[in-house]
Amino acid sequence: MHASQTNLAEPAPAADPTTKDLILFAAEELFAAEGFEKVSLRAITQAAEVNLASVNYHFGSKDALIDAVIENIVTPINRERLHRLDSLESELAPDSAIATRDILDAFLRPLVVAIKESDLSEEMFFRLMGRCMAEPDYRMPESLIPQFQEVVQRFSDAAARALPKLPHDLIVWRLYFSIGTLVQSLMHIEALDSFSGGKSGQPSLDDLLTRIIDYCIGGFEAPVSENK
Amino acid sequence: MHASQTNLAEPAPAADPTTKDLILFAAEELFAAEGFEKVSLRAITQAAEVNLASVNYHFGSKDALIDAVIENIVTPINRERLHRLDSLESELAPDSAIATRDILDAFLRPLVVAIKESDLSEEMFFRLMGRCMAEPDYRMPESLIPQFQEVVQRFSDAAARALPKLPHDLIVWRLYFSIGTLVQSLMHIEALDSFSGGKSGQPSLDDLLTRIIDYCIGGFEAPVSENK
DNA sequence: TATTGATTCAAACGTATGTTTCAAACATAC
DNA sequence: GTATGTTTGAAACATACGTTTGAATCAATA
Repeated sequence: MHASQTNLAEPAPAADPTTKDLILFAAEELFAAEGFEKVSLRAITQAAEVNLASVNYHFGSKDALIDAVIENIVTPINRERLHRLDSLESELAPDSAIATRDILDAFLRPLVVAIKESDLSEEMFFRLMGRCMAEPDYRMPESLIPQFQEVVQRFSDAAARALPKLPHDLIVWRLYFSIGTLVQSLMHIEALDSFSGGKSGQPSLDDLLTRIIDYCIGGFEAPVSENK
Repeated sequence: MHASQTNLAEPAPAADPTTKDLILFAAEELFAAEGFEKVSLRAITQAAEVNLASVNYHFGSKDALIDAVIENIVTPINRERLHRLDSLESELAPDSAIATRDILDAFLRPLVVAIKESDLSEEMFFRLMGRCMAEPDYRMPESLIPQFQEVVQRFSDAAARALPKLPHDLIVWRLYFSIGTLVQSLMHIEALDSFSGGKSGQPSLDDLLTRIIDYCIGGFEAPVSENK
């Protein structure tokens, strides 16, 4: 039996980190910096100061390690998303709808929350998140598929109530467009604040998020042009 | 001396395609389907029915081949973008500004135009385009940097005139957000029209583009929320 | 202490990759 | 027709990778 499951909400018992955790942490960091395919198991085990064979021993394969890392990142975010949507819906007067801004905020802001709980730097975390959704050969880990379906379902339903004039399939499209805007920003975050640089330092994370949310709200509520 | 330069607007002289062209075409196709890193030179040369060594002979290295493919795709698109912007500006009454929709259309639609001139299928072409801008380890070929700087400069200037209330750096950000929306859609185009499926077949390319442009216009023109 | 099962370790395996080599084939001009 | 520069061809090179192996080590139990 392995000493530690891939425990998502580990209470961090002051104990020494297990080999498995050392691998997970080193892998997170390297994947964020260089991408899943580019980082070799040798690089990971060297950074983690563990033996090369221990990855296959504890995870089974490199692919399974990648899945584990992605699950560790994405699962708490999706949980937080649903939690926030729950709150919004429970505070709601009957027959009224949540504001588009609140929906998008509940969808996007959990990323920022996740950062505080991560050991990665902001930039690394964002890069990793972006990779999780943008890697060209990315296949979603099995366990995340139903999770994501639920999230998309719940949020598109909420958006449909907020924007009753939009056909439902357009709602889903625009939700994906919003994800795209976010992901692409995360992937190229250094490019973004390099040119926005010149003026004092980089904008804070919340500033970036605010800008993205502003943009996505506009996109979501945009009128639909006729298709000739 | 090589028999054919990497000629962008080749008049297609009925002559046999050179080895170099065979490589370029096979590489385009495979890169689009599987990504730059994943495709081996052996796969390319086998598909092109040329010798393995000819890639290094004609291009120097795999990286240089990747650059050549990207340049072949992106350069005509950027040229078309600037051409369309030129037209819009020349038809303009003095002291008036181009509509946001026209600016975004001039920026995004050249992709569709490029498809018609490409030998790739629509889907493959879009995938390749997406990869050109979304590959995690993507470094832009040297020759494209000034090209892109000009495009961003010209379009953000035009947008600044259309939206004089927006601070200039926000304009550039939103231009990048629009690119992100587009790129991400291109990369996951099959996912998009799979769920939109159920209803009759896939939406046409122009439909997709129209939806993206609608969304981006909304994003571009969205009000700016106060940063507390 | 002796035994068992889990874990670590160094080393090797098998395979795939980008690149290089150098001789053969080709085309072109003298 | 011979000489010259270019292009092709089959094979090998060097390296890197994910994975496997089997012995050594550790931890806990009886």
